[in-house]
Amino acid sequence: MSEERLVTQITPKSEDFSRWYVDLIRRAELADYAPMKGMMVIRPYGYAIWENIQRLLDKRIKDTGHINAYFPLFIPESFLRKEMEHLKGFAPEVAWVTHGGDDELEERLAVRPTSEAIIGYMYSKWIKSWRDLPVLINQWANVVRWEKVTRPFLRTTEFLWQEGHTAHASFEEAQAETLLILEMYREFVETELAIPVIYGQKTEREKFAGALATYAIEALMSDGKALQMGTSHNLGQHFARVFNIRFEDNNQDLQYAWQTSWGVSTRLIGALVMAHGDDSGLVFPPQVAPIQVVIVPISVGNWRETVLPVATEIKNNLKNAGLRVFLDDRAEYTPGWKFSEWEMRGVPLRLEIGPRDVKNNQVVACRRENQVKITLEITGLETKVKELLAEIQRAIFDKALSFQKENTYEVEDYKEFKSILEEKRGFIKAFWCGSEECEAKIKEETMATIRVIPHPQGEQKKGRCLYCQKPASIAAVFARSY
RNA sequence: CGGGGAGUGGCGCAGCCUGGUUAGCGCGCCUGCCUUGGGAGCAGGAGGUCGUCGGUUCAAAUCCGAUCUCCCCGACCA
Repeated sequence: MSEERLVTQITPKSEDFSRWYVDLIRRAELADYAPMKGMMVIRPYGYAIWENIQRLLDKRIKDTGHINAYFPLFIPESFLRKEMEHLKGFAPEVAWVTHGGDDELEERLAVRPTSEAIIGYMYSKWIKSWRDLPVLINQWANVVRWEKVTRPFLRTTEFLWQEGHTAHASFEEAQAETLLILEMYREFVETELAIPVIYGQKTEREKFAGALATYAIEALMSDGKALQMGTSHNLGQHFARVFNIRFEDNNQDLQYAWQTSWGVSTRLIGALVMAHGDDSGLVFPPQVAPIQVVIVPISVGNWRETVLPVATEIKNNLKNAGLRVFLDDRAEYTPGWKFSEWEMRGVPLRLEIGPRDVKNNQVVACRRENQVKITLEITGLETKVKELLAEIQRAIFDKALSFQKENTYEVEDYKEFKSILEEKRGFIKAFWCGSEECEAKIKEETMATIRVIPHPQGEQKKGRCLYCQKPASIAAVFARSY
């Protein structure tokens, strides 16, 4: 097997990570640039991943008692203005609708950057009694944020996401919901996307505008930078006061509702690319791969008569077994070309079948994540393939987990902290005194931010603040991030 | 939003500095032959208002201005 790179249109990952990322997304046809700044088209191969993410996450959302609904794309300006902290957080990146046809609107409409305001308004109409609680609604939607710096999937002007919005009768319930979702995200991302995450609370500085507390899952990309992959906010009674969401409790006291909101977005697709991809291209975990198994018939001699019927039968059997399978029977490409192409596109398992294999009642299986080839009996192939896919899913996760472990450091010394950031990046655990000033200084001097304060904190060790060296009890995880 | 780089057939680029016939090259695409166990070979062919708008000039891909988009590096964010 040759080690040389076959898909040469893609910049090697080691040479220029950013360029590798963009090249790969375009070559693999996950997405393409639209002619408007910061906007992209999610192409069918990329959208198929989103559909898999939606399917797998939607099940978890519903299994935890939530239900889907859809709220309007436009939000009146006055609604956003009701919550100044929230507005300030989003103001620079709100897109405004000022005209309907040729007529200027009486009141500008915001294209939703997130839906707390409009949902808060609706909840105030729906919630009157403790019997109406909890309200557990999710929506799958697009949102718009006029970002200055954009990158496909990671930060685009418009993106797709799900946003959950719940209302509860007590702080404790809202807090439990916030953490339930955090755990749901963790389990989802690790199980289905095969990306190990760290999780915990965001600092005041990094939290969602208008929230009491923000929790997040964060993952390490293979260039050593961190990516926020999902957030879960305890909104307290903040929005309830602003939008007058009140209920009468069973003591006949009027109370403001306690709310949460939480979301993950199409950014997860970018995370898949950056967490697992290599110089040969994408590596998709079987659980979300658009195509789980590609069958490449070896086109020699009268292969249409000898090989193709067997390949077709295998395809049908795998399909009937519930797998996403594609038979690449195109005559105009050579087998070798197809091998490289499907590797580049991240298909977890390739089955090669030629005349020799047909004769021996076997296929050659090649795993994408480690390029190892093995021979499999055609008899009982469905079971074996399913086992292999499960193994591949595990192997991809394990590889990412070892990478994360190898690139997670614990430091006490600021100099060491800086040199790690310069040389290797990664997650760096260190104590922090809790002052915003130290946090800001560290960011200013090293570009690293506190990604999360792990939650729970584990055994209450104490140390000294990374920056000011005063006694500190908060163990934080720092990283440079996207 | 600052600093830097780029936009030329589908993709990657050359040409621009020093304006002047028909704008080249590689890959891809089309037709045919021959091939096919890791991106095959030969022959023929199609495809371009040089990002857009304006200016200078007898003449603009080339010079000047504006504008749009992308990439990289910094300040703000799923």
